[in-house]
Amino acid sequence: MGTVSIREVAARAGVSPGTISNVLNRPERVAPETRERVMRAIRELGFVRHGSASTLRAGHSRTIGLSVIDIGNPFFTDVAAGVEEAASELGYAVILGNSAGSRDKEERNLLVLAEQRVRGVLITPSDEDPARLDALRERGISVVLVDHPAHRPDQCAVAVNDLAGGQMAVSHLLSLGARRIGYVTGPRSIRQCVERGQGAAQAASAAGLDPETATTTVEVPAMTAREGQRAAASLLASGLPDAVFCANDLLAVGFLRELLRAGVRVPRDVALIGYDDIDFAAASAVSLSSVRQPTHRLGRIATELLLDECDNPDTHVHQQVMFQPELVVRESTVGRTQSQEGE
Amino acid sequence: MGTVSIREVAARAGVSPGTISNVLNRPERVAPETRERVMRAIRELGFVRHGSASTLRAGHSRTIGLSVIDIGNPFFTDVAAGVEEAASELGYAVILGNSAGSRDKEERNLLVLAEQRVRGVLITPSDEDPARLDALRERGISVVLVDHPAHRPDQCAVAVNDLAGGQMAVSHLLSLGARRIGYVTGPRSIRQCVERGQGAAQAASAAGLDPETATTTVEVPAMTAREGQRAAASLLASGLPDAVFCANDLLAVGFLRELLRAGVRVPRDVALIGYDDIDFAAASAVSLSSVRQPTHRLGRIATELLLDECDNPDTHVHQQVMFQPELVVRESTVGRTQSQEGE
DNA sequence: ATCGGCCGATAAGACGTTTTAACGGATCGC
DNA sequence: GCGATCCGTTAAAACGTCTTATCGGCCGAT
Repeated sequence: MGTVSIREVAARAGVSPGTISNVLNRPERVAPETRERVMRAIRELGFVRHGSASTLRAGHSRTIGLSVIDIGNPFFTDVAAGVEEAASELGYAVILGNSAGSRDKEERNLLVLAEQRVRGVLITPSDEDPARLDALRERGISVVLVDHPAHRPDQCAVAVNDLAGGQMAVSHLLSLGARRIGYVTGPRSIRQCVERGQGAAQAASAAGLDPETATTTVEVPAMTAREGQRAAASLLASGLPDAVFCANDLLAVGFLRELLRAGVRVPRDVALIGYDDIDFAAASAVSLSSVRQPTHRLGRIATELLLDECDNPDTHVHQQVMFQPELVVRESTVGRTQSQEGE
Repeated sequence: MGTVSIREVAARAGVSPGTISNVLNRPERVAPETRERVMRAIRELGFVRHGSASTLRAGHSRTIGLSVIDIGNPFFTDVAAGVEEAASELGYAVILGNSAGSRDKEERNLLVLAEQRVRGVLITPSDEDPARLDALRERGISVVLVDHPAHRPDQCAVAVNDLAGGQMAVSHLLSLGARRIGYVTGPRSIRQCVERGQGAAQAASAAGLDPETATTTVEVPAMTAREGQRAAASLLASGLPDAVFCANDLLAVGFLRELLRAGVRVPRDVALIGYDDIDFAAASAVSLSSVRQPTHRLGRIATELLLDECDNPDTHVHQQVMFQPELVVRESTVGRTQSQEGE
């Protein structure tokens, strides 16, 4: 009942259905007077275009898909906010999929997106296999990689230089006089973790240290605060380095908590730096130094690239955007006299 | 090119298109042998059902809309994760809308959802005006309110008892011996803030205190860590109460940070409790006591109610589910000898 | 006055699926 | 062995929009 179609609007405005479609899609082709009459009829009847019918006939929709690895991680949340913002401005709807790190779930999500005939997909892939994404492209669904380098040259991708980020973090620690560095990282299957670690090793080499002996790596199965705590406990038992670099802020937050609980002073006894610069990093009791990534922009740019690729397939040039991260220095590495006195 | 239709599958399997549809939608009506042949053809051709065509003909889609106030807030992120999980299990896609607190943006999002002919909408409304939601219902789109009481009896809603939560928090503070309580809250336009404050006042009354004199309320314009810090600074200047209740954990985290920076010991000098029990609450340097809400379940139950309403309109009974929050006691109210010694 | 061109509007078919009614063949009861 | 019944399949008509080709009318140019 609630459904009023283009035909009824046409009847009310005294024109043909085709004209309604023109008003909706190419208003310039219709006489101003007619246009106004149609707009009024639309308003009066409360007409809302049937997106599915439109998609079916036109061959493409006004929706994009967003597939992330962990919607609970503030990093992805910020990216999602940027995506939603940009898409909304351009009149696109965003279909959200959370792969939760599972290859299977990701695959199911991509199937749903294909069924919905989304215009394109933004994805932070959960593994390095490009097969499924290539399959999407063959279906005519554009794909833009988020926080991941392109699999192929004819593809857009938006990422942040994790190698540089790792270098930055460790160079900073070394500049404070640290000589033995701990690196707390997530699973090796996560590309970001590996690259940040490589950057860290390069920074050590550049400072004339042997990465093998100067660095202690602790690998934990998930990038959560809980695992960060566990990593700290293990390092407390085996002997603390001068400074610790955690592969993300959630790890760092947990790590910090365990250190403080054990009476270790940060940064006087151990300097600590995280990665991502999530909001909480600045708010923790000893505020966390971190490596900031332009998360919100990451989502926004990726969306703009995707929609440009969809809307202007001829003029579109594929781009691999690589952002540079930024060092954010706070108390957990340089300390504050005031803060130390307060405790 | 990439698009293969039901017709081609039918040709390959040697049956009519109608049979393909039956295999897809009512497999039990199709002979096992035929079914198997069709399934094989589907696999071999890489057929993917065209959701829009399906929606158009069937009159309903397999998507729901989710409209939240702030996708950056961990509370909503957790809710969204629950929604996505439940929807995904039932084969529904979730279209995400972030109103960012703007009435306007919310309205635009709802229009997009109406165009997409979503089956239903989950929404945490950004204001108290039910008009737009009623308009959706008249269009045949079911609405379930999330973290908000129902506007009308014939509507599902899922909420958490904020009054009880406020009582819990303040009763706990009083049980520790506190007599002067601070309440740090967001804007009065946010229903949750008001109700938690009322619960707090009731707890004070129940303990024989006069809420007017025993309570100091600080209202800040946003529920962020930054504003929490500012609130702490203002209370530090005007004189600290015995204990402070913050309307959410983000406020509490910022508040705590400012106290520690000023050398105030928590909880020895001031006890502090937040609300929501976000992950970070347990991980902050002095772990935060809080009032836990079943966020993930909130999203899940809301989704299940919505889809039940959609799929079984006859047997469905509208429900107003009210969860009870749960007090989580941590160091910021009861302290830990160990923790105090460590500092 | 006639014609070509242009602008604005229309008629009708197509998009891919679902669904209803109808159909043929086999089974069952008698 | 005959009519009734049932099962599995099919043909064809929708769903609401977009689009292509067409048409009518108006203007200016000849």
